[in-house]
This record gives sequence, structure tokens and C-alpha cells, in this order.
Amino acid sequence: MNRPPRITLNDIARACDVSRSTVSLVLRGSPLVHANTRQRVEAEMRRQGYVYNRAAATLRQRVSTAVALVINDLSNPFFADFAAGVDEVLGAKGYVTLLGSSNESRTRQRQVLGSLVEHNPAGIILSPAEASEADEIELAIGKATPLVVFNRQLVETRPSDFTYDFLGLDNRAGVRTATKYLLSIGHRRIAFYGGHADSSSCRERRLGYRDALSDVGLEVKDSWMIETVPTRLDASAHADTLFALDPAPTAAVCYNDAVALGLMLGLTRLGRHPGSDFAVIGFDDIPEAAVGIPPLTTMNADPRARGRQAAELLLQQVGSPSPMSRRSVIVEVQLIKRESTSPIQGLASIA
Amino acid sequence: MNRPPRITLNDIARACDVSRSTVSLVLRGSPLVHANTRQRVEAEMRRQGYVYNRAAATLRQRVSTAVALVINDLSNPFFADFAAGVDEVLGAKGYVTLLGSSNESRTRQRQVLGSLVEHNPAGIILSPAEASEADEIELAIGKATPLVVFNRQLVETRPSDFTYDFLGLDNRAGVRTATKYLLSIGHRRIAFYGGHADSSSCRERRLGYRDALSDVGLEVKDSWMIETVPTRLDASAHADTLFALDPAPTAAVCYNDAVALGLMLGLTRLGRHPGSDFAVIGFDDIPEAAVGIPPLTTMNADPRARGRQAAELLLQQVGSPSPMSRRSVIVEVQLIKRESTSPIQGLASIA
DNA sequence: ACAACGAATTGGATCGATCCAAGTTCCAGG
DNA sequence: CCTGGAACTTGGATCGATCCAATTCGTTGT
Repeated sequence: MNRPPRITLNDIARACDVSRSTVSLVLRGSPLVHANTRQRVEAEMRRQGYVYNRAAATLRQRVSTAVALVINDLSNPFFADFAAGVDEVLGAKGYVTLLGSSNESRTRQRQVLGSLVEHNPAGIILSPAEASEADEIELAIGKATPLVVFNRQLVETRPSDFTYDFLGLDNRAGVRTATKYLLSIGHRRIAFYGGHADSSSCRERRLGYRDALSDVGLEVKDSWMIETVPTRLDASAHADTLFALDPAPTAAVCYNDAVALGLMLGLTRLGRHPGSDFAVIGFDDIPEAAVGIPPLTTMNADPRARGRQAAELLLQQVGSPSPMSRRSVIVEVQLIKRESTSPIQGLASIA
Repeated sequence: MNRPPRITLNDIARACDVSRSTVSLVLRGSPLVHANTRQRVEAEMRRQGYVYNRAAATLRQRVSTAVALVINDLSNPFFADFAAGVDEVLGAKGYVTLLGSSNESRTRQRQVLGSLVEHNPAGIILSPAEASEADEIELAIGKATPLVVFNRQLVETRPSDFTYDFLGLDNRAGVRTATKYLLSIGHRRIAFYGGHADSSSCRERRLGYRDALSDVGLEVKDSWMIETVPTRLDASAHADTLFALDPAPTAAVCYNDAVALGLMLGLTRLGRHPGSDFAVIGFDDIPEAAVGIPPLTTMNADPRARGRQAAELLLQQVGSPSPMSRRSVIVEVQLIKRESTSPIQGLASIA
């Protein structure tokens, strides 16, 4: 196929008998051009089917109207929803989203960032792969591009003037709330179930669990914090470790919903009824939580709203002439009460 | 902040005492440059921290290494997974994904396409908003950019030479398989539950349902095809219409999993046990399906694999010098047997 | 009628890569 | 020693917009 020659600013300018510069001003909605001229030019652009060439503009302006969004796990509905929120705000402001997915691989993340940076994005929103270091991110994107980090703190191995915004969930307070709720309905033997102790979010959540127990003067036993891979499968497989404890717990705060749903499956397999025999509480409020067996009490973080918020944080930085100081926004999460947590009274059958 | 001057090809060329052209050839891995020269240049690029400027390249080459991906509903895990699959393949081939989300709005879809086209993507993958017309899509993107349409056919209101590839699920054969499975385990009074009769996928699925019944010589009654909004909520609300029929059905093929899960909820509320009292089968195999009450038998379409497939279809077009003829790939879906469908023998209690 | 000023318009240089036709180097073979 | 060709290298034009300093046009005030 021989390509039809592309229609450029020059073509429009010639047809309207004005200069390129004027057409360019029209394009950018400058108040300098006369209303009549603007109309003529706009009509001509429609007539010829002119398509703006952003590559040319980006080359000259040195920065594009794209924002890079790098997600550690897109197939997780939590992050997919987050991405939808980001794109919603960016799209409305005339930016496009450059998507990248790291699949929790730091190597892939480096490649993806490297590739996206070549497009001179106006900014970057990054939900980092587990254990990402600030240094490697800085190396990949440089100091100049505004950055919003979501959900996980970057590991800072040395002091640095690398600066970026952080948007995260209040893991600690959230789990503290969850644990307090279990305490409030009478539970005293509460386990913390699932997750890797070396992931930052798990560490934070465990702290919240300790906080709540300490608040009421209960002893925190390390043996009551049970590690699993944070998947439904592995969580389900380790349910019996809870009842190897003596005395056995009557409730568990779970690392997240996947773990909680897995645990409920495991309990069922052990002949226990989650909810009535043993209280379970999750974290995230993924869609499956509402239709679990029974519906899962959990902490809701509204990922879509977080996506919008991240985009807005970034656009504030982009719009600001001088680099802003580092901001850190920690968002409260909400307790969603469902049927997986019944009061201790209903648990009499378990000694 | 005063911007540090950007490092360009010229800087590298000067430092290595070669020409821009040579550096450019190195960049593109041309076999023309001498191995020694290549090494020197590459070392210098690393030393200076050179970042490729894709805007400049795109301007000259008239087409970028980006692919636009427009999704009708990103917060639906089915499409999020699809997007993950697309990005996986594109990323591996050195392309970046330009993400756009239409939220089922044709207006928004037009805006998003318009904005993405300005970046001269090498191709476009579109999961269209409901009832999108081929003409409006052609108008937004032109004939020149390769296009793969996923999941829904575009409405063609007039003959046209607008050409694109289509990748879709075999809705008809899938539902036929589902219905045949219910027949094979003894059900004879089977309803088709949920969805809008005017959506193309619902129409196709209903055809599959008719096929299966006709195959075994059963009469198809229109009153056994029940319309609902394809959401869990509405599906749940209309469960009783099934039992207003006389004789009442013993099983239902559902438009999709959301509807099926809603129906199961509704059945439970009516005091029936889905699975043992009434067989339910879904479509999509969303993650919730596996943890439903009971786990839902459904048709699996492996959205991530479909995403990879769509990306590959597109890249074939991109790589091909002459425009390819229109291809249409219809993918089989797989029956996933779970507990929501028990044989009719177990249903003796229902007359 | 003219200076002064604001509104509107303009042309040339520029961003950083790629294309392409032409040039250089280096050998092997005659 | 010369020729021919392969292996490499090169400079200038080019892609299509924006930036910016300069210019033209139209009014208003005196």
C-alpha cells in the first residue's frame, strides 16, 4: 500500500492562507488568535481530516502528554481497578496512559520503565514490584520525571535526594481496626494468618495486629502469626496449623482477602464452619469477598478512588513549576462487616 | 529547576568520534557497523546515561512502537486479564501499550481513540463498547492503522472496505456445549437465564441454547428465555420468575457468571439449594466462580491467553508489508465442571 | 495626521532521531 | 599496481510541530 501523504499544520495553514504559527496557536487554544481566524482554521482541519502529530510536538516540547503507569500485577482486580481510576482522571485531563506490567519481577520492571521513559512521559505512577529499591528506580527514570509510588514503600538503602510522592494504605491502622473489631465481639484468642513476614505490607499489618492486642493488654505470641504464601491455595493448605496451637484461636485476622478466602476453604475442609465456628477477617475487599462462603468481613481500600487520587497527585506535580517536596498520603481503610465474623458467643462449641 | 541538557545521539557520536548515522545504526542493532565500533559506542552510551528519544524517531519514521489498547471495562477482571495478556506479548516484542478505557461509552471511546491515534500507534486493539459501529471506528482511526477487534463484532451499517481482524469467543458453541452437558446429566426442562436479548453476545448464546435443545428434539419455548440486566443484583432479583413457569425448569444456562452467581443467591433466598436442588451453569469463569456457593460450573475463555493472541494477531499485521485480508478467529471455550450442576437424579424433590 | 499601544500574525530556527545517496577503507584477484 | 567489490561510515535533508522575537494591523488619543 502506498501511504497517502499525511496532512500537516502546513497544509491547513496554506489552505486558510495563514501561517503555521497561527494554526499551531489555534490547536493549543491560545486566546491570541482572532475568533474568525480560529473558526476558519478549525473548519479546514475538520474538512481535511487533520490529525495532530504528537510525536512532533513532544520532540519540540521535550515532554509528552503521556503518563506511564506501571503495575506489579494487572490480573489482580485490586490493581486493575486502580489502573481504571488512574486512566479515568488522566483521560479526562487529556493525558494518555502508557501501561506497563511488571508481574512482580524487578528485572521486568526495570525493562518496562526503561522503555516507557523513552517516550518522555510527563510523569510516572508506579506500583512497585516487591522489594524494589529506590536506587534502581531512580537509575531507570532519572530525577527529573515526577513520580508517584503507590501501595508499597521503596526500599531506601542509602540516604538520597531522590524525591517522589507516596500514596499508600494505612495497613497498620486498618489491621488494628480489624483486630479491635474481633476483640469487640468477644474474641480473645486471635491469630494473624498469612503473608510473608519480609514483605513491607505484611510487616505493617502485623504491627497493627500487635497494636490492637497491646491496647487491651493481651500478650502477643509469635507462634500465633502464621506465614503462608499470600495465595488462596497455600492459605487453604495451612489451615490446620491454627488448631495445632494450644489453646487454639477462635478467630484470625488475615493478611488479605485471598488468604482469608483460602483459610475459609481450609476450615470447611476441616469440618469447621467459617463465621459461626471460627471468625475470619480479610483485607482488600476484592469482589469475591462479598460472595464468599460466608461473605467475608474485610477492610475496603476503594482501589478505583486510589487510582484517581494517584493521578491527581501526579498531575499536581506535573503542573507545578518547581519540584515539590516529597509528599506522603496514607489513606484510611474501611471496615466492611459481613457474615464471616460472628460474636464469640456463637462459638461455644470450640473449647 | 533548570533542566540539565539532554544527551543526544550527537553527544555520543562526538565523544566516540563517529557520525550520528553510525550511532543510530548501533542503536538499531544494524549488522553494518563494525563490532569494535559498536562496543565503543555502546560503552559511551552507558557512560553518559543516554536515553533514546522515541518522539524524534517516531516523527521521522511516521509510526511509533506503541500499540493502543482500548478496553470497554477495565474493572472487569475478564478484560483486565486480557489487557495483562496483551501487554505481556507487546512488552516482550519491544512495544509499549497505550491504554484507554471507554467504560462502555461510545462517546468516550471516540475521544479515547482520537487521543491515542495522535501518537501514531503501530496498531490498535479494541474491545469495543456495546453497539459500536464500524463506521465510527473507521472515522476515528482511519484505514491505515492495523486493527484487531476483540470480543464483540462491530455493527456494520453499510458495505465498506474498512478491514480489520476479529478475535472472539465461540459464544454459540460454548453455550451449546453447556446446554448439552445439562442434557447429558438428565435435565430436560432447561431455562436460558439473563442478559439483554439485543446484545450480540446474548443473541449468539441464545442460539447455542436453541441448537442444543433442537439437537435432541426438544421444543424451545420463548418463555424460558428470561431477560435480566447482566448484573449479579438484577439476576438475583428475578430468580422467582423461573418458578412462575409451569412446569418449572430444573436447570438454567446463564448468560454469564455474574448472572449465574446472582441467580444462585436468589435461589438460596427462595430456600432452594443451587447445585443439589437446581442446576446452574455460567459463562466466563471469573475468579469468583470457583469460590461460589457452590462452586460454579462454567465456560472458560482464558482471557489472558486471548490477550496474548490478540497481540500476536496485531503484530502479524504490523509486520506485514501489504495490508492483510480480514481474518476472523473464533476461539473455543472450555467446560469447567464444578458443583453447581448435579445430575437430575439428585433433584427428585422438584416435581 | 501621527504616535502609541494592544491585538493578531508571522518566519526562521529548533527539537533528535532516521533516510538515503554517496563516500571511504580495505583487501583479494588479475 | 590497479580494479572491483564488500564492509563500513558519513553528511545533509527531513519528519511536523513549537518557540520566540519581530512585524503588521487596527484603534485610540491628542
